Amino acid sequence: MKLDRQFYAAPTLRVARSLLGQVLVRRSPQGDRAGIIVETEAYTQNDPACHASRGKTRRNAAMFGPAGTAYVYFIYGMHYCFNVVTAREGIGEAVLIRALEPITGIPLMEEARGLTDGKLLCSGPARLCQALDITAALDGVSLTGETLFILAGSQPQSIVTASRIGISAGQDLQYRFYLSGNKFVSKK
DNA sequence: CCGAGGATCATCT
DNA sequence: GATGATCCTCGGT
Repeated sequence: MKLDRQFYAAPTLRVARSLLGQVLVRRSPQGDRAGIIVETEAYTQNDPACHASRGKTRRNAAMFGPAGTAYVYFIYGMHYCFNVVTAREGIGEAVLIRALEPITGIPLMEEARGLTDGKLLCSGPARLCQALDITAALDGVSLTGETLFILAGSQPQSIVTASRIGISAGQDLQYRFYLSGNKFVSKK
């Protein structure tokens, strides 16, 4: 069953945790690709690492849309990262999806990534975007649609809380969450 | 295993 | 003009 707007329209830290164990699905003419969400990071209001912390710009516009909107941005001249917009519309909060455990459409992922090592298919925010063909074309789309959405999965097991990866500001905040012991998490 | 460095460009100052 | 919510490769240990 597909997660609805209500699921996303909750406090961002709570959504970041509750997304663990759910199944991200990318539907394309080639077929479906899907994976279990095993690692997330929250980005909130008044959080210096949040792209929306300095107001609305061309890049982050999708963050200010309704909960359940996809925010996809381009970084380092070659990578995309995918976020789910959360909480109240207009405040600019989101959850970065950092890693998936691949379950469906693995051959398509391997082709998109140019490798067959399952461990490296979706273990990292840019890796999963490449594997699922998530690009700027999906920035702003609604997760209530048919091209990118999230299905209710199994109940999360033990969840680990940690500092976020790759940021300079806000290192002190414990806004990263991942499934304990899952081998597809991007980093320990 | 680990760290350093480069790739590469849209966005913002 | 500098930077970045990353990844890959290469060289050393």
